[in-house]
Amino acid sequence: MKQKVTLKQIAKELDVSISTVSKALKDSVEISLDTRQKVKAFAKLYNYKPNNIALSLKNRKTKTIGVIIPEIVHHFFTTVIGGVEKVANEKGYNVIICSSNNSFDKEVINMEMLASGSADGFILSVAKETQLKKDYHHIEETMNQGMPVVLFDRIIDEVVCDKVIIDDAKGAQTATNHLLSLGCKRIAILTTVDYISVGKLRTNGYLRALRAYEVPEREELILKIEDIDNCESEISDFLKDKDVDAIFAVNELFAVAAAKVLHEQGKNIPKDVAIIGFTDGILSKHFIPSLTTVSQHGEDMGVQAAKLLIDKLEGDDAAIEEYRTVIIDTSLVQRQSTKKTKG
Amino acid sequence: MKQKVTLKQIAKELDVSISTVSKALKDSVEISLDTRQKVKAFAKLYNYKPNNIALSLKNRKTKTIGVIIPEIVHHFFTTVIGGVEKVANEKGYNVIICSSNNSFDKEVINMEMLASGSADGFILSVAKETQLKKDYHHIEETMNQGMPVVLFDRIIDEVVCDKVIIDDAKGAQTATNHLLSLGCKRIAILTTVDYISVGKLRTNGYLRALRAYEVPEREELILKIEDIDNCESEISDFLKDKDVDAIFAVNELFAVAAAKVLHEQGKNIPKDVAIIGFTDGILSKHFIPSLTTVSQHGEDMGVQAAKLLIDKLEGDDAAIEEYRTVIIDTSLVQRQSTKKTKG
DNA sequence: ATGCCTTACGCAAACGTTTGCGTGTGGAAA
DNA sequence: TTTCCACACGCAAACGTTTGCGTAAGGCAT
Repeated sequence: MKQKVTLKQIAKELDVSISTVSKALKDSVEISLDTRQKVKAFAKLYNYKPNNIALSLKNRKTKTIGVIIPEIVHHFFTTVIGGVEKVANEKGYNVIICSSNNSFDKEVINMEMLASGSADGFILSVAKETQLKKDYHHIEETMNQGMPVVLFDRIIDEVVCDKVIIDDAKGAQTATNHLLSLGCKRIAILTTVDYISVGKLRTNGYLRALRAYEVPEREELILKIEDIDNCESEISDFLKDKDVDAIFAVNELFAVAAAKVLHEQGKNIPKDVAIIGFTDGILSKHFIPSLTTVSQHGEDMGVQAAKLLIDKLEGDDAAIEEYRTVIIDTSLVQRQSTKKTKG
Repeated sequence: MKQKVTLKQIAKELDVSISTVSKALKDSVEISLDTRQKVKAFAKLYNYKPNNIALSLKNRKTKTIGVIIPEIVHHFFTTVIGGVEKVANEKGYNVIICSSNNSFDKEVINMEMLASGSADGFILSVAKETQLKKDYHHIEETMNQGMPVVLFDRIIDEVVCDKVIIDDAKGAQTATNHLLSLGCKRIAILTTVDYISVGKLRTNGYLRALRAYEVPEREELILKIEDIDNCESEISDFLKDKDVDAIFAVNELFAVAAAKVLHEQGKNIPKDVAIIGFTDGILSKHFIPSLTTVSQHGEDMGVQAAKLLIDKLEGDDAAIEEYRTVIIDTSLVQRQSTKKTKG
C-alpha cells in the first residue's frame, strides 16, 4: 500500500528542493526545461495530486460550499441540492451536505462544524425548530466571521443576507385563481401552522385570491395541520360532511393525503373535487389522477443560490456589502386533478 | 466583521506563547491554574474554535466520510445517506456527498477530489456507466493509497472491499413466491438491462421462484426496460394483449408505471392483476392502491456501511486486511396491490 | 551561599503547500 | 584576469495546530 506522494518525496527522489518541484509542476520559467520535464514525469508516474487540506490552510479557503437542509430524504430539497452541485462543480467547488433534521441544535452544531474551516460559505434552509425559536445567532455569527450565507425556501426576514425564494403568496394565489376560474366556489385550504413561513405566505395568497374574486373566505374551510405524520386522519375529520368543491394544499403530501381521503369517501377527482398541491414532486406526477401543482423549480433555486454564494465568495469587496433576493417564478403544472369536466 | 480568532491572536493578547494557549485550553497540568482560567475565559469570549483544516493537516485525517451516489434526487439513496449521517455524526464524523450523475467520469473526478485530502474514506454506490465500462481503477487506486472504501447496493464483485448489500435474488424470490402463493400463474417481470447488477440478480430470484413452484418460465413475460424515462410506453406495449395476472417490478418506478398502464387499460389492481415492486419509497406507500413492495431498508444499509467504514478507519491494523460483506434482510411490505380478493 | 528540584512556560518541528527573494554557478564581455 | 549578468535553484516564511523537550525562575534544603 503506497501512501499518497507529496512534494517532499518527489524532491527527495530527484534530489532537488521542494520549491523546485512545486515550481516545476507549475511550469515556472524559473526552472529549467530539463528539470521541469523530469519532475512532471515523476509526478505523473507516482500520480501526484496536491493535498487539498494543505492548500486550504495556505489559501485560507476551502473551495467548499456547505449546504444545510432540514431533511435529506425530501424530494424538493434534493432537487435544490442538484442545482447547487451543478453550479458548484462547474466553478470548481465541492459541496458538503448536512441535514439539521429540523432540529435547532443540530443546525447550530453542523454550522459551527463547517464554519471552523470546512466550508467557505453556506446555503441554508432553516429548521422548523429554528423558525419557532427565532434564534438566529449562529447565522449572524457565521456571517460576522466573514462567511457568506445564502438562505433559501425557508428564509428569515430578520437576517440580512442573500436569499432565494419563490413568491409563495403569488404562487398560491395563482393556484387558487385557477380553481376559481374553473368555477369552484367552496375551496378549502390545507396548510401548516403559522410559524412555518411558507405555509403562512401560501395561506395569504389563497385569501388574496378569494378576495379578488369576491368569494367569502370561510374560517371552517381552513385547516392548519399540526402533525404532518398524521395528516391523513386530520384531513379525513376535516373533510367529513364538508361540502367543498376544491382543495388547495400547501405541499405535496397534504394534496396526496387529501386525494386519498376523497377516494375513500367515494368522491371523484376532479369531477366532485378539484385538487392543487404545492411542490412538483414525483408523487404529484405519478398519482392517479395526476395532480395539478405549483412547481417551485427546486433545481433553479439551487442554481441561483449557488451563484449568489459564489459571487460573494469571489466578488470584490464592493459587491460584498450588497445583498440580493432572487425570486424564482413558480409555475402552475396542470394535470388531471383540475381537468375541466365536459359540459 | 471580526475574523476567526486563532491561537496566535489569543497568545498575543494575553502576552503568552501559542503553545501555552493550546495547552491551557486542553487543561494541561503544565500550565498554571491561573493562566488556564485566563486563557479559557478569553477563548470563550472570542468564541474560539480550533481550525479543522489545520487539525486535519496535522493529524493527517479529516474526520470526514465521502459518500458518492449515482443520483441525489432519489429516495432510496437519500435514505441511505440518512443512515450514514446518523452514525457518522454520532462518532464525530462529517459527511460529504457527491453525486456521479451516473457518469463514470464524474465518479472518478469526485473520488479523486475527495481522495486528495478531503475525506478519510468512502461509501460508494457505483454509476451505471461504471458498471457498463467495468473500469474500476479509481476505486483500486483509492484503496491503494490507504483509504478504505465501502461499496453498497450497486457493488462490484471484482473489487475486494467491505460491502453492504441486500440479497436481491432472495428478495425477488420472496416477492415472486408471494404472488405464486396467491394463486397467480402468469407473472410478468419488469426488469432492467443485464449490466445493472441488481436488476439481473432480481431477475434470477424471480426465475428461481418460478422453478421452485414448477411454473414454466416464459420468455415473453420478461421485459428488460432500457430507457427508464420512457418506461411507461414500453410497459404499455409489452402488456398489450398479454394475459398476465401478476407483475413483479424490480424497482418502484416500474411498478407505478405498470399500475398506471393497467389503470388505463381498465384492469383492476389487485383483482385482475397483482403488483409487487422493489424499494419501499413514498410512491408505493401513497399510490392508490398502495403497492406491496420489497423493502430494502435503506437507512439500515447506510448505518451498516458507515459502521464498516469507521471500523476500518479506527480499527487496529489487524482488522484492516479483513473485508466483510453485510447482507441486509429485505422484507415484504404487504399492501393493497396484492390483497387477496375474497372468495 | 550553593545546589537541586519543581513549576510554568517557550521553542521548534511537523503536517503539505506556495512564493518572494537571496545566492551560487556559469559564461561572456571588457 | 576581472567584472557582470542570467539562469536555475534553494531558503524560509506563512497558513493554524499539537507536543516533546529544553529552560528560566523560584523555593527549599544543605
